Amino acid sequence: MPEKHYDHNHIELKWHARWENAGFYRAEENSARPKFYVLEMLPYPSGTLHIGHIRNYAIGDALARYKWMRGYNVLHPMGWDAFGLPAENAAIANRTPPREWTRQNIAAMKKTHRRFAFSYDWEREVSTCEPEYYRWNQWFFLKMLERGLTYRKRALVNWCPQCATVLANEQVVEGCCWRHEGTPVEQRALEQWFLKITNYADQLLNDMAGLEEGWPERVLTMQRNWIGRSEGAEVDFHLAETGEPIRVFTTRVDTIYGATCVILAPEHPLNETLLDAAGKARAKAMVDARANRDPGDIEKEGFVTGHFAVNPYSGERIPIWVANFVLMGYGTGAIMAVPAHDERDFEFCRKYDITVRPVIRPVDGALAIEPGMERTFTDDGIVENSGPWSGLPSEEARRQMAAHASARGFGKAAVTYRLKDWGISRQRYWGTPIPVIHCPVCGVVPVPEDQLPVILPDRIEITGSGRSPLENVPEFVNVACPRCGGKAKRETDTMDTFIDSSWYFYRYCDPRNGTMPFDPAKIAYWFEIDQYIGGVEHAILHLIYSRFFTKVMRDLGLVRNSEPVRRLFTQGMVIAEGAKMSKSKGNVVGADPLAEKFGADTARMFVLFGGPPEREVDWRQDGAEGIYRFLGRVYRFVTRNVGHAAGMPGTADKKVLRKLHQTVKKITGDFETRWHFNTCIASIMELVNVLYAEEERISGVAMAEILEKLALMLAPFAPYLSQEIWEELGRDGPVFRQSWPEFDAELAKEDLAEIVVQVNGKLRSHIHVPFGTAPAELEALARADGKVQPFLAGKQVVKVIAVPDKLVNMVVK
RNA sequence: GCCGGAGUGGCGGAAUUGGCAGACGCAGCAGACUCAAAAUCUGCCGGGGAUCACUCCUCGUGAGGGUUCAAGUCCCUCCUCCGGCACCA
Repeated sequence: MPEKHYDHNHIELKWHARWENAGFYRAEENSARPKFYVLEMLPYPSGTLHIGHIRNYAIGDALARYKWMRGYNVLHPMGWDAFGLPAENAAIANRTPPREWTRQNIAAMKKTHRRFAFSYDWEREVSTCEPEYYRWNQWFFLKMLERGLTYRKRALVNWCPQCATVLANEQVVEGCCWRHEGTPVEQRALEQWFLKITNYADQLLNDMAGLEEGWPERVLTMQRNWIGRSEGAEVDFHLAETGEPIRVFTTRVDTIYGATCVILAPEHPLNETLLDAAGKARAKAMVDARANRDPGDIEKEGFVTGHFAVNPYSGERIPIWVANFVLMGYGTGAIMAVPAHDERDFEFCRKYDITVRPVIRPVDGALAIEPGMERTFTDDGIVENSGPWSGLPSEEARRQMAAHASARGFGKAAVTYRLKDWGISRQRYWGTPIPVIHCPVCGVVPVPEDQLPVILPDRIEITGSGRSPLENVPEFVNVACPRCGGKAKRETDTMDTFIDSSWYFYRYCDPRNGTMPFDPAKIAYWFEIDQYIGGVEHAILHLIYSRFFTKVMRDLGLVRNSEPVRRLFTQGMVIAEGAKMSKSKGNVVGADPLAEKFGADTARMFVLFGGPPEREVDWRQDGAEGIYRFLGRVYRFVTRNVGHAAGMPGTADKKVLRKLHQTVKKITGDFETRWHFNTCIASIMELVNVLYAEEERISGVAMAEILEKLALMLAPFAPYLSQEIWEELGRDGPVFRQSWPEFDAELAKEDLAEIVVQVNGKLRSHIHVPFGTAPAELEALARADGKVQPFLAGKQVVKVIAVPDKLVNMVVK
């Protein structure tokens, strides 16, 4: 048959039209086949997909298609993280209502998704800004309220003047807003809603042991640091004048005889009574100075209060200071300073000439000399000059001293976390309304379940003034109290959008359920997620919140699994022609123009070929052209060989079939283990290079097998071309519903083993021998080899290493 | 400062378990086809050297040391880049 020119638009648009409503990718509810749940992180509907999205989805899609061909019942859904600030900003900028703006964007992006033929079950599509979805955010909120996991408190919060909203601690990066680099975060006091994620701190930490198999170590480390569990003791010092306790947290009670002052955070409540007006002013100045600064840059400063504290162990009176490096937000907001055994305390005390008193000596050394001590000793050692505990090793001392405090009632062993409760209140319009009502008589009253969802009103004025725009909607705000029936007001805060993404993957399993967030039986079938794929930027926030939600849902009896995600894969970024893509640089590589210019198959294959999936990939125009050439090469080969004459000699059959089976073997192995799709595609290229070289010497029978398997192997990477080839071969049905090609391990094997011959570790020759040839024979053949002998002449062979099927190395003198 | 990850041709990368460094692609060079160009096909393509030539020698994976018959791969010291954390008591 004459070869055909590869016209990507012709081929892709043809199949696109045929596939449009075919529903090929529907997951089955009751299937005898094993299930596989593969998920890519859902996008924010910004309006366009770029090459970075394509990479994320191409990885997931390759896996989904492979699993399909392997006979799995695959769940591969997609949805929209549809609440968020950009919709409000767009509303302010061009007066498009957020809902309309969002829906338009979703429509545009979905079109691109379909153009790329990602294998999603669109019947399960979820959009988080629709009441059918967010009512369950409200429902979960109320369930947590019932269980005491939701609470309200007045708190100093991070306020970004650009966003005009509150930020979670996690959204503050080096004192600035995570979305607006260089915009310092301000501190404001507001009544906020919180979720008690700290109740689950230990579970979140301990359950990570079960994730080590399937999650990147890096992500687990980041989560461990984020939770920041720290074991130690809480101990009360006492105000000398009144005996009032000042509680401190320390991980080193064993050093307490070396405490030479107590230091309070500038915000510490005790300052109200301890400090005079001038002192309070200094403390306040410290708080303000600290608010926006990189903590590492701030020099330690402090001042004496003039008051004294009593050490509960030694009875010693030590001065009380206030200093900027003590944080109110961690531990108890007060510390004991032990300069001899803590870097920070040392730096501070040296600056202010506070006594440095060593009380720990190295296990094999002497106690440092008190006045001239030059460095801190922060390791564990032997406790000295510490009353009854002298002579104990640090660890033992800590245990006994904590027990002592507990017995005497002035302290206890304690654990502190860096993790804070999750502040979910946002003073914003475009989010899930928090379902409570403020009644002047009854107080805070939850919206009864049967009144959910609390609908976000559509026609409102968005000004970006800072307060929630919902406050200006009387028909939303003014309600009757569900408890007493009197006049009351609705809560106008909306929820952090991380709530939406904390459980969306459960909703995919039962997306249209109107009476429950989902049917637990369906979750029991589909969960855990077998493979989750997304950017590493979500390593902490999204993935910790999701894990937290899962544990709460488990405790509510909704799910049986304690973790949502069995395996996590974090793919690398895509950069463009060597530079990070950004709107401001105008170098964002959009998906739509790519499809038009090169086709979806080329774009997908390029991002898979550019490097291993966990690493960064550089989008390069000429690189994409290379992939395009390759696809054309495949297509031309197939089309001119479809009716391959039966009379061809077939002298190259053995060689070519061997290469074919080696290729199938290699790709199969990669899908099952390490996902190096770049080398998978390289191996298909190698195969095609061999096919071009041997084209005239391939029999009709061999050619038929080659073309079929080539089509099947390409299916996960280039679905359009693969389907087109399938049709050229005269075959019916979707190619990705065929079985993944088998390989014959015997056929894939070479006839002879190639043995590397080295002399003193340097390559000198190759010999070919049957597999399994014994070492002694290998040595004999190697010694006899013509290329090797010059290197042996006049030398003495002192040692021979012969590894069957691999190499012979002769060591000579 | 602490914890990760990375460093290989002009470029992206390959080498899966310590065993032939540079697969595959891009760029480049040369040839074929063409009136010409594009497209396509073929060959060459780390540095230095030897050879009419088939080829051969030698150096070479950020730097320096080490282990080993053998190191891109393992160990130690250091440099650079990227990511995370960073007064967390």
